[in-house]
Amino acid sequence: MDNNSVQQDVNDLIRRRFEELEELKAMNVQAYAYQFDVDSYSAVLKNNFEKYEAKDVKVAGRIMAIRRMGKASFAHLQDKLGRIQIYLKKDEIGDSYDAFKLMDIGDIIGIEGFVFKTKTGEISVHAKSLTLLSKSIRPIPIAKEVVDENGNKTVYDQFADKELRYRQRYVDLIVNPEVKEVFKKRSAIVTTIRQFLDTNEFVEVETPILQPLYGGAAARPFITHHNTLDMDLYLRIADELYLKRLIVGGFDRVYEISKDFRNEGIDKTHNPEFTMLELYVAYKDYNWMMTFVENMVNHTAEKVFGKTEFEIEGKKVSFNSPWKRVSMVDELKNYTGLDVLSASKEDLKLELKKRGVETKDGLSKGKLIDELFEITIQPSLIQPTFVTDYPVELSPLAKKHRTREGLVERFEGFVLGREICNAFSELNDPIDQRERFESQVKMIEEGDDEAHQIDEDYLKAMEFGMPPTAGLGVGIDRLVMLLTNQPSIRDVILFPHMRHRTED
RNA sequence: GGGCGCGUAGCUCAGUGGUAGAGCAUCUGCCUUUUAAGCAGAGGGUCGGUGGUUCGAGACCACCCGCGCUCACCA
Repeated sequence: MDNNSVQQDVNDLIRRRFEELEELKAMNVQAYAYQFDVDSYSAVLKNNFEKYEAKDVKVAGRIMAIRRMGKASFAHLQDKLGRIQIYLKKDEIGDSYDAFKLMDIGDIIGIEGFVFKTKTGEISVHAKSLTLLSKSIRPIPIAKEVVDENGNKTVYDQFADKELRYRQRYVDLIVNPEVKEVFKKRSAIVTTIRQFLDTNEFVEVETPILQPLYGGAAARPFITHHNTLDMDLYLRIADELYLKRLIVGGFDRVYEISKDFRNEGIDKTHNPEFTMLELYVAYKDYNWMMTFVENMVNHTAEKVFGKTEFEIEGKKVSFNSPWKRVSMVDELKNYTGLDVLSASKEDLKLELKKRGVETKDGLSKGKLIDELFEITIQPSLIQPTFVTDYPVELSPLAKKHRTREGLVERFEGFVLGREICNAFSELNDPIDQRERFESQVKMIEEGDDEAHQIDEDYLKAMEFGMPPTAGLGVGIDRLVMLLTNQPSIRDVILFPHMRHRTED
C-alpha cells in the first residue's frame, strides 16, 4: 500500500500518527532506522536475572503498552521471545524523552540500558538511550494482559475477529502470542521430520509443480497456462508419479515436502494448497512402512513436544508403538455382518441406506465400500490405527494384495477419526498399471471427474523396471493440527485462503 | 451449494422502532519505580452494502457481500 492510500484511510488515529511523524522529523528523529545491534532478548533476561542484573544490554522490539507518569514512563517491549518492561526517565535520556512522547503502542524501538528489578518486582531494562526503529502509523488492536498472584493470565480485549486474524496474520502474530507458538511448533515438526529422513538415508528432491498431466491422487486440479509453450498445465495434486520415476532411476529413498493443490471446497480440514510429505523406499513393502510411520511420528512427537501421549480435543491419544492394525473388510464384516467383497453393489447400497446414506448412481463398488467404512468404522478410530487393504478400484497405483483377491496392499493411518497418512506397496508391474489406468479412463467416461488420467511417460518409466517399493503420503497440516491441538487447518497455515474482498 | 449464527468507534462489546453507547486505545492537563497505573477533561461512527416498510430503521423485510459453525461435496 502506498503512502497516499494510507493517508486516504481517513481516521483520526492514523492522521495523528502522521502528525507525530512530522513532529519527530522536526526534532531530527529518524522514524525508520537502518539497523540496531540487539544483544539480548526478553525471556533470556527474565530467566537469568542474577546473571544480567545491573549489566548493560541492548534490546529491541515493539511497544505493546505504555504507562506515562510525567517525567518518567514505563513501557512493555515485545521481541521474538516475549515481553520485557523498560523504564525511561527524562533526567537520563533527555531529548529522547520528548521524542518518546510522540511514540505509540506498535512502534518499534531499540533500548540500551541496564537490567534491574522494580519496587514491585518486575525485571526491567532501565534505559540510558532510546532509538526509534520504525514508526507504526496504523493502530494495532490493544490486548491487555493481567497476571494475578496465582499466575493466571487474563487477556482483555483480545483481538478475536477470526476473519481479520486470518486476513491480517501479521497483526494476529503481533497481538496473539500463542499463534506464534503454533507456527514455531509447525516449523520444528517439519525440521524434525527432515532430520529423521536424512538420518534414514533419504534424499530430498524437488519435482515439478507445473505438470502437463496431473495424477497420484483423486482430486480436481487447478489449471494454468504457459504462454510461450502455449499449453495448459496443471498444478500438481500429488508428487507421487515423479517421485516413483526417481525410484526407477535408482534413488532408493527419496522424499519431498511441498505444496499440493486441489481445486475443491474449503473447510476446517481442507485448504486449496496444503503441505504434503511423500516418500518412497525401494525394496520395502507396506508392512515395513507401517513401522516406519510409527517411528517417524513418535520420534517427531518426542523431539518437538517431549512426549508421545497427547490430549487432543479432550481425548487422550497415545502415539506409542505399536499402533493398532485392522483390515478394512474384516472390520466391516465385524461391524455390519456383511462380507463386502462378495456383496453386490445393491447389498452395499442397502447397508448404506440402513444408516441413512443415500448414494448416487454410478459409484463403483469400491467407493460404496469406502463410504460404508467412513460412516461406520472411521469415526471410532480414536487411537492411532492403521486400516489396511483397500478395494482395488480406489487405488490405481497400489500393488494387488498378495493373497486377498480384489484388494490392494494399502493402509491409511487414522487418529481421532481423521486420516493422517496414506501408503501402499507401490504397483511396479507395468502391464497391471496400464490395465488400471484403462479402467480409470472408463470411470472418467462414466462421469467420475476425479479418476486418474493415463500417464504414458510414467508407464514408460515403469517398463524400464521399477523395484518393489513402499510409498507414503502424510498431510503435514493435519499432522500439525493434531500435535498442536488446533481445531482448524486455518490455524496451522499462516495465510489460509479466503474469499477475495472487493472493497478494502 | 443447503441450514443456523454473526457483522455497531482502532480493539472487545451493549443497544428489540423514537437524539448512536461503555471499557480499553487516542487527544489535552497533572503526575520521576508504574503495571488493565491514577486523577480531571475532550474528540472519535457510511451501525457490512443496496433497496424496501414506516411519520421515524442500528433494530423490521428483501437481496447482496464477508466471516464462523454445520451438513453435503471433498481426502
